[in-house]
Amino acid sequence: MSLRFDPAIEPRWREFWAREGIFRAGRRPGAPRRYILEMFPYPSGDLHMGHGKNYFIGDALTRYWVMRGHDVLHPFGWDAFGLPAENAAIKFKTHPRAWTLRNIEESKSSLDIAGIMYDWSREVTTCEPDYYRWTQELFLLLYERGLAYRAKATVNWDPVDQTVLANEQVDASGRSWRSGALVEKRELSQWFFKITDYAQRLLDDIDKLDAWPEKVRAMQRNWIGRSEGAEVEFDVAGRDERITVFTTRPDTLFGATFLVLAPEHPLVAQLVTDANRAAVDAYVAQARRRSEIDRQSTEREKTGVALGASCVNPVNGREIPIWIADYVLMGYGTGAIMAVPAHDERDFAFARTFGIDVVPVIAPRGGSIDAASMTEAFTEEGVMQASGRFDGQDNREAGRAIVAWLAESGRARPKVTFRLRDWLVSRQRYWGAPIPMLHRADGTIVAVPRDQLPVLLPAIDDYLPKGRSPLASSETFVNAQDPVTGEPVQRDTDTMDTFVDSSWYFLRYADAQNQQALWSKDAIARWMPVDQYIGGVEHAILHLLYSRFVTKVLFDAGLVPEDEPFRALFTQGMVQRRVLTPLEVAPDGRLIAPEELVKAIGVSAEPLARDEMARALRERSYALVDRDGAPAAQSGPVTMSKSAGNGVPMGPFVREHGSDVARITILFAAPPENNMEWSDEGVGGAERFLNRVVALFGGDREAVSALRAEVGSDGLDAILLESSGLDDASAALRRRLHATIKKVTLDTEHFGFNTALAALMELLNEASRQRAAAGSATRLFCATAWTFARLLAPFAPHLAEELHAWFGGRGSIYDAGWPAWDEAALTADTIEIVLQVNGKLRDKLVVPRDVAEDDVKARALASAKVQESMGGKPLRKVIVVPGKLVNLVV
RNA sequence: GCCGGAGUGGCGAAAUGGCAGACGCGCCGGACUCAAAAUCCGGUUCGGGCAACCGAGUGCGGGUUCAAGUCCCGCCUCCGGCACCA
Repeated sequence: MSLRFDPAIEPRWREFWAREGIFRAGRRPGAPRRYILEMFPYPSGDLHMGHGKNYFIGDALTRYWVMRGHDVLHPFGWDAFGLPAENAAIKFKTHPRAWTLRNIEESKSSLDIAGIMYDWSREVTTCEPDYYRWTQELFLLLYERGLAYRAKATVNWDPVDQTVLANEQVDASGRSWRSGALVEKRELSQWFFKITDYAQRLLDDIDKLDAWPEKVRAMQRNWIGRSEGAEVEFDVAGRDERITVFTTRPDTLFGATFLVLAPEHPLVAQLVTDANRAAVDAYVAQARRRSEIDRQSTEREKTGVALGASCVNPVNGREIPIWIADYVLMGYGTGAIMAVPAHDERDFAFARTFGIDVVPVIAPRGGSIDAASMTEAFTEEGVMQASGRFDGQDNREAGRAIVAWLAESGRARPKVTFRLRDWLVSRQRYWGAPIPMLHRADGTIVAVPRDQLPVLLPAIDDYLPKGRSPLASSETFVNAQDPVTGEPVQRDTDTMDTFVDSSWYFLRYADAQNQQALWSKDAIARWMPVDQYIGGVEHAILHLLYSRFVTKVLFDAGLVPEDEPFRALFTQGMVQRRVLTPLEVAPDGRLIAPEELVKAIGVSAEPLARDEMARALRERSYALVDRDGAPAAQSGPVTMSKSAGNGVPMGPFVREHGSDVARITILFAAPPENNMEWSDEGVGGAERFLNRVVALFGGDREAVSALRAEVGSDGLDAILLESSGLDDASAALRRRLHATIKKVTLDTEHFGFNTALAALMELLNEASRQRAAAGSATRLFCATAWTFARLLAPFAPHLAEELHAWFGGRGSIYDAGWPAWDEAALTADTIEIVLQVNGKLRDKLVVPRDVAEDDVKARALASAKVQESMGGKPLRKVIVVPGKLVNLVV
């Protein structure tokens, strides 16, 4: 039996790397630095291959750059605050901290078993005081810069459990996940970060992020949602009030036939007439209940109520009614709009429902428009009409002119509005960083002085929020002293959103042990920005936007050297796996679907004949398969997760097959940005590949080792440059070897792991052919073995290190340097020229590399097949691509 | 509706405007074996032919070019984001 890849070699190398500190940052102080980072996870316990993909990618890059001689920072940490810990604490009656730390230990040991190497001396854990002390520092810094403020905000309130709920705990029909009660809206004072101050910069700088996926850049632009327009003021008829509206279409002002306020607009109560009050109050109450619940539905009928009041259109003095309607949102613009039914679909629908005038003021170029015959709003560009002195103008120009004209009397101004809202950071939750603020009896607020940080989370018994944060139940926590006056004050009892914790952790890695400051200037200058950030696309908006915001704030404060945190971003695809559900076999041979399957996909619970069952499953995108001789239902590929129950756990797999097999399986199957399906066949392929590597190169390890002892590793590299006296198989191998070095190098730098591995497989095939032809391990073969081991090192690190040792290498392969290719060695002495007639392949020609162009042309014309397909037609043109092809046009 | 991305064998996928389908999976055939597994060798886009070979072929319809999976125009489908955002 030939040599095979043995997973038992792996633990030794993990221990070796850790002991030698091969992957510790700062190991090569003079070398170029490189910061490679995977998004830190919520510690969920044991890891499966779905988690593993992210880390295998980061580990491959880290190993590659270490081999290239860089000083690489590759740290890890834990996003350890958050709801699951509280829920688990309630369920299992443990402390959230104990539960979290246990999970961290489990996750860490999974990473360790997989041989993924981090600089653990820089580990951060967001729930530990030595980390959240600095999260609180960050809060103070934002507060001092006027970027943290308190305001009323609407929260989800569960009237049965008497608790505040996070948005994700409210289902689509507006019910609490726990009690099932209809969630109410409550106004609470909350802390906000003023991210909107940075909206324009966050938008502009997306242009700088040219190494980010276009998809993510687009999502961020979308989310920020800049829109240019104007604010216009309308006088309320017969009152000393004004309503300010935001519009992107000031050109349509003459066509405004009513105004709409959001139901929550502060002027509603003042402006409503007695006659309309009952209807308006009812509508407002209904809107409050409905808001958020089914606001999604664009298709919904327009609803609304007139206030009875009216206002004056500033451009033409026309008196128009004021309505309220829930299609106008208080949170955007000014919470009030001017409605121009002729040129806005929503206003059109509203006007038609309530019989309000439609006044068209823009006509299509070279056409006309008529209110009576309109069936939909005209939203295109066109020519102004019914707009006084602006008639006949281009509507875009007129829009600018109208704003300028109204601006003279202070009734309008250009205005940019963003969809982005300020970041609500307070949570009425236990398991988070306490907000370091104090409330005085007079209602004013004072910050906790820095020398009193951290504000520690108190130990409490009951984590369930009771309408206020659980922290409010701890008197020793709540009662504090005013740092200025010494008077009693009350601590803020809210904790921070976990996105605050994760908005700056990548900075802390630069100097994670620093007890005096966030970090030292030298450390942050050495390591920022992150060269390569790797993570799931699910964080494309919030985490990445918050991190960019915080980095910019810290940049403005002079604390970081760059205002963008992540130079390059890579978003990897998911690992998926089919789910198998065994089917029961009835005594009569018919098949019965188990309860879970009946529930999940609605297949019949009744016994079905085999072909009936197959059909029923197929209709639901399932397949009927035999597994270990028993019938089972097989789903399509589903993202690996605990809840789907299809995760392949890291530990057991690595022990049985090896981390290297897991890595090859995942990295070879598909480009890393794509989803990949984890399958037994894929594992088998990876295993076969590594077995062949071991069998071929491991089989000759004495020969390689002996040659190395004779010529040294530099001598082995020098053999790659020897080109004379090679037989055909050796010349082919040498050429392939140089081509492979080049391809693996370039592909690895651009996440082309699948093609890099394909190239290694081709090299293995070529080496195998050469070994068979030569009948012994030639010098070239031995040099190939040594080079192959190094090229394999980013992807199958344990085996690479083992090969290195087998071949007589000392120390680690990661200090052995990355192989170099010789461009001149890429082309053969003879090359194959493709002959085309009218662009169609007709023949091939083998010619010496340096053959003259005319010569090639002559030989091409001499080809019998070419002559035949030319069919005696006259030659019109000849295209010669040197070294590649000849195209004869007839 | 707006924005972004993608459509290539049975499957995952390759391809600086220059031989479409590398590499792998699966499948077929062969070797080894009493047999099987493992391993090794060969074949495998589709249609026709014993074969050499011939024809077609990268979502659809046009175009540019000596030459298009690749560039341009117009569509279709799928995936993702945003969406009553004024």
